[in-house]
Amino acid sequence: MATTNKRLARKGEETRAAILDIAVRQSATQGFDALTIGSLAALTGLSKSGLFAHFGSKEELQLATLDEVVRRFTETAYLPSLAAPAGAQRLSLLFVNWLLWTERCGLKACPMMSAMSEFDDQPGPMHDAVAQQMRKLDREVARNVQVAIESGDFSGAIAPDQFAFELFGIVAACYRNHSLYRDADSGNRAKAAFQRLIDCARSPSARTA
Amino acid sequence: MATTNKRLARKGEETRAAILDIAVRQSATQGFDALTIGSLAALTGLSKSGLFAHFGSKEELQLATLDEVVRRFTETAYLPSLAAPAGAQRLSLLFVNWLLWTERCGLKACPMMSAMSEFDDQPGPMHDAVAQQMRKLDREVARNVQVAIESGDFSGAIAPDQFAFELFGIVAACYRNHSLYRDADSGNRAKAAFQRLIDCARSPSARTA
DNA sequence: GAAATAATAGAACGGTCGTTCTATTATTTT
DNA sequence: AAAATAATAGAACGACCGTTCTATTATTTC
Repeated sequence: MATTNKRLARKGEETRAAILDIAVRQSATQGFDALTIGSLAALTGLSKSGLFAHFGSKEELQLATLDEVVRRFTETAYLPSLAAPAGAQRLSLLFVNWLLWTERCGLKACPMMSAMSEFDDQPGPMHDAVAQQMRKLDREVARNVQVAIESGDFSGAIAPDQFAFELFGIVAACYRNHSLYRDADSGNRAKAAFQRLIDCARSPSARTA
Repeated sequence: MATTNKRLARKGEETRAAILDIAVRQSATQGFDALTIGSLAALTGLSKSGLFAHFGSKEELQLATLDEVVRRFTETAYLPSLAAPAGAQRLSLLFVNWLLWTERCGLKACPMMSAMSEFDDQPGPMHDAVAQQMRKLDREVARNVQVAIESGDFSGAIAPDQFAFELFGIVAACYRNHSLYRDADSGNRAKAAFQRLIDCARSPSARTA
């Protein structure tokens, strides 16, 4: 039989997708450095060289895994947030999606958080890719803060960049409490912090340095 | 000569200290997994087995390095904060010390942040040790918030645990911007966020979920 | 200074790492 | 179905991993 059920999808692409699915799961809990050719080959049932041929180098494998992570975040968190109108409402939606996306993707931790701490001090393509993606998200946040300010929803007491900075901190703290402390209440803490952030952004009396 | 200049300090302890000094530096930028026997042996000029004998296992080496990291944090950030009276003032001092301690120790990144993301999903002695130390710091923060509330400095609108949660987020965001983005202004962003946190903690109108 | 002990070196171990070959199958195209 | 090509397997490589031995030095104790 020439084709099984999918047209135009060459066999290799399906295999590659299966590899990346496992790689994403692995990266979430073990980090990107644990994406070894051998362990992934064992997990997928492929030979080392068979798996290797799909990427050409470990670095390409890591980059491909990061791409897949970003694709899933975009699909699960970012795109759904566009359902809300730009500004404060979209920020709230993006925030809750950001908190929930790993769970929605069946991941036990956030691969982006792993990637950041693994490559923040490690020059190279992975560092650049991670930084670029996080900056993109920061800009998206800041852009919506700007819209909220212009629409009068926010007072401008908190600058867009400052808001993005603090929002990341809230999410980071949430993932830490969840993973390191196994704190089931971390989501509520994050929501409380976000509420305070929103309140300060609305009120003209809030201070910013 | 029986003793060189230090009494009671056996030679091995000096060597061990020298190893740990390099290990701490290494862990800050490369992470705890990069504390390999071979690389540390090369960096210290010791043989692999010579270095290995000081710890007995890689895990013990990692635990010893973490201990040394905590010792330096305590010495550089925590103890100096005790100069301020317990409560809001001590919190402010602890915060700035927390931001600056790695620089003061000549480190290019925060080993505790590395340790957290490396072991948060990895059961074992390292996970437990990291979690225990971070909890200790969280409790210290919460305790001072409690004092500030009791003294009337804070309104209680932000619960002690919530305050600790958010403070960690601010510091985490600061280290991210510093390392990942090479943002020289990350310290100021963190200070602005902290100021907002303090303001909300003082004001009785601040909300908490 | 001699004896006891601590500190270090060196070689070797089985294992895994990323990577490169050469075959050998599957799949796709013609 | 034949030919062309893509996908995978298998073996081997040098390098490094953590760890365990056995020696051989330094250091400390007496």
